[in-house]
Amino acid sequence: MTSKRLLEPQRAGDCTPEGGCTGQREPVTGKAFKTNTQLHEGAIRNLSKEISQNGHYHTSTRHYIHKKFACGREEEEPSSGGLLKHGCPAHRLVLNGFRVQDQTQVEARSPVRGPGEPACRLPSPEMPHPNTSSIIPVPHDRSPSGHADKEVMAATVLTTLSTSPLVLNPSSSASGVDLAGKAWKESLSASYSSSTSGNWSWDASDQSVPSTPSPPLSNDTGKSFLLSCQSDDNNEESESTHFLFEDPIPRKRKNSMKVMFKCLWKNCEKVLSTSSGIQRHIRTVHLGRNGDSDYSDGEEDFYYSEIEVNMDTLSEGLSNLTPTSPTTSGPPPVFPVLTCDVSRTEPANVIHTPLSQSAPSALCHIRTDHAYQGPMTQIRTVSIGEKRQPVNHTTVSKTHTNSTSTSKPTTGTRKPRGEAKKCRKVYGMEKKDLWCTACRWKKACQRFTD
DNA sequence: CTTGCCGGGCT
DNA sequence: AGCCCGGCAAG
Repeated sequence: MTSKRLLEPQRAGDCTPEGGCTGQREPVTGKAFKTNTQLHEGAIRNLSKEISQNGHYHTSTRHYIHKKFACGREEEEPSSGGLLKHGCPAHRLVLNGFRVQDQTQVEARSPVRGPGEPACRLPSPEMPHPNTSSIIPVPHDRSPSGHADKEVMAATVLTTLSTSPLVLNPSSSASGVDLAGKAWKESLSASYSSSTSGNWSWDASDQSVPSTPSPPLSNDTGKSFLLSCQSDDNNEESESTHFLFEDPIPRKRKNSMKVMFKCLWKNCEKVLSTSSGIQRHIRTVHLGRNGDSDYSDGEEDFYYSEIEVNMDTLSEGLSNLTPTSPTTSGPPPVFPVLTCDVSRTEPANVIHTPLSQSAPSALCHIRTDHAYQGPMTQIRTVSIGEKRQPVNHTTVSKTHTNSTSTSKPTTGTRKPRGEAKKCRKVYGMEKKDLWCTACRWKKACQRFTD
């Protein structure tokens, strides 16, 4: 069953589209034509002025759209009734005229207006064949090229309907009508994806990352699309849609990881895809060497790092290179750039003062290893310094103050403990009363001085 | 740990 | 100035 139908639709020129099917029939059934006229009119109304001249296109477009729905239904119906096969669209109309109409309406609404709808609907139920006939013209025109036209038209319509995000499509479609399969394929795929998913970001990313994924996609898309059209299965369509969306993304991600080489030179965030490239860059730009010369002492190695880049991110990030590190991602960028960079680059160019040398270098290293510990290290350094000094300070400062006036000697000369026993010893704690005031006050005993 | 006492704070 | 105490250093 399905096979037959499928074949037929193809004949009609992708009868998939309702119109297409109807059109096909027409050839079979001359009647339909006239009767269909009414329907056509309605359709035309919906479509608008252009229809009169390009009626075919419009109809085709509509049909195309209808196809989706019709196709799905058709299949079902055919299963129920073999007769329907031949005139899939027409039959449908007759049998399910209302349904078809409804669908058409739904689809039609975007393209056209209400007025046409009623006319179309009424006729369709009553004159199912006519509808088909209306479509007929399209098939005629099509012939071999007709398919393409239809497709193109469909694409155009879709594009238009979907919105106009892809202005390109319209243009392409317009030109595409004339153009061969390629054009329509492209436009189709583009419009399709855009219309269906409306996932622009995705498309953009694809384009940005022209790598393998996108091409296959377009092809796949086209194929799947065609298949869906031919089969006229809603299911298939949905499936195809899935492929379109699901597949692409995964693929990208799969292939998205790439090794890049990032220049670590201060303020230079150059990222190249090859080590040789980055080395040359460093040699030439930063080391001021002759770029051509292969001579390399390996110094460049210190100025670039190998990074794994998620192409998705990269694509986004590349445009904004500044932030640097979507590529490098999180932590690395910050610490390496700030600390490492300085530490690495400085050594070569900057001479530290004796003091700075010891500490700073250490700091740098530490920082490099533990980005967020930077402050810690500082603290440490400070603390170390403080430790020593403070100790002296307290004593010194005090001493100083005192010393100035009285006594370095004091500090240094703490009165050696007198050998003589003192009040405390003599009287003991119990007889504290007997102690000399000095002793009571914890001062140098005045009673038993040495 | 004990003792002696300096340095300091509080009243 | 007197009183008191924390704390250090010598023993």
